[in-house]
Formats: sequence, C-alpha cells, structure tokens
Amino acid sequence: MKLPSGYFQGTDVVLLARDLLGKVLVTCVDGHRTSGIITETEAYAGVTDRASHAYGGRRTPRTSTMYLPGGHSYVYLCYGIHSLFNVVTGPAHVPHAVLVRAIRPLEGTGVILHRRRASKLSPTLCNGPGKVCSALGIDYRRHDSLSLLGDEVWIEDGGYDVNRDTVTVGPRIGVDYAGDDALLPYRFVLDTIRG
DNA sequence: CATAGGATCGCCT
DNA sequence: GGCGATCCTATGT
Repeated sequence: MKLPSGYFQGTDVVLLARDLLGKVLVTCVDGHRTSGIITETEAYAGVTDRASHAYGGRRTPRTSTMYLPGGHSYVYLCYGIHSLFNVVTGPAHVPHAVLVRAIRPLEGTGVILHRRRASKLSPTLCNGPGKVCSALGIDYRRHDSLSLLGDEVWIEDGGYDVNRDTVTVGPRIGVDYAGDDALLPYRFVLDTIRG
C-alpha cells in the first residue's frame, strides 16, 4: 500500500507535487492512525529556486534533511509555532521537496478533531500546512528526516481518481522574498475528488 | 553572543 | 484585512 521508494526518486519535483494530489498521507503517532487525502501541494525546486531553503546549495543543520534521497520527510518549525511537512524527492544530494499544504481528513477523524481542538469537520479544518501537521500529529522534533517507508509517516495511493481538469495551478503562498521565483506556477490545488 | 525574521494561524475589527 | 503569538534558525560581530 505504501508508495515505494522509486516513486519519490523522480527528478521533476513539479510533476511530483502535482502527482501527490489525491494520494493519502498517513501517520501512526502515539498509537493513533490518522490520514487524509492530499489536496494541496507546492514544489520547491532545490538549488535554483529562490523560494527553497536550499537555494544556492545552502546546507545547514536544518536543511541537511533536504539532501537525503527522495522518500524522506522534511519537517521544520515555522514562525516559532507550526511544524510544516515536506516530502523530499529526487536522488540524494539534490534538495528537492514538496510541501503538503492541505488534506481532507480520512481516517481517525475523531483524533484529528481532538488535535485541532475542533468539534466538527469543516472545509477549513486542515487547509493549511500548519493545520495538516497539527491534525496528523506531525512534529518537527519527532518526525523530521524519517523514511516514508517506515511505520510513523508514509504515503499511500488511495485509488482516488484525480481529474486533471479540477487542479488549480498558481503561485506559491508566502514566498514574496523569492523575487521572480515567487511567480512560478508551483502550487497545486485539488478542487474535487472522484472515487 | 545578539538579533532579525520566517513556506502560519486564529482571533480581532 | 490586520496583527500578535512564539521560538528556532541563520547570520553577523
């Protein structure tokens, strides 16, 4: 069921970001299995992308995770509050990553609601990268640089039929500092799900 | 060691 | 749509 290592080795991170729409992000944290259909992603295209943490080949203790081979998690703290979850893609030493920005809750919705301190499902429950991590129990201290073939965080193909016509493409959020690269069409939103 | 700022969120008006 | 929360990371002295 888990997407195999080979899936993450593709060299086109933009293509992979789009392909991850409709896949299912699963976690098993504190004995709770929770999951959601990936509905929004952004590609961060390594050393040539000014919006990427690895732009210009920058390598620090935090970003070293991005240089792992595809199929690892890159989870970091943003704004001092939120963990943000990325999928590392491509071969080792090529720091490409896909940020998961939104999911539609699937399994363990009771646990998800509790983690999000909400009482009922709503369209805004998991529509942001910080919310995704909160909902699935992903924490930058526990879940950074894990293999996505392990038993804590992984991705499955749920067999959801992604209608290409319902994918909205646009510029990435919150990367104004990236100059012209802020305009690249590297954000993908799944509007509807069939299956 | 000091400091500025961030791939966000939720609550306020 | 504006703003404060909150703390780690990166960079510079």
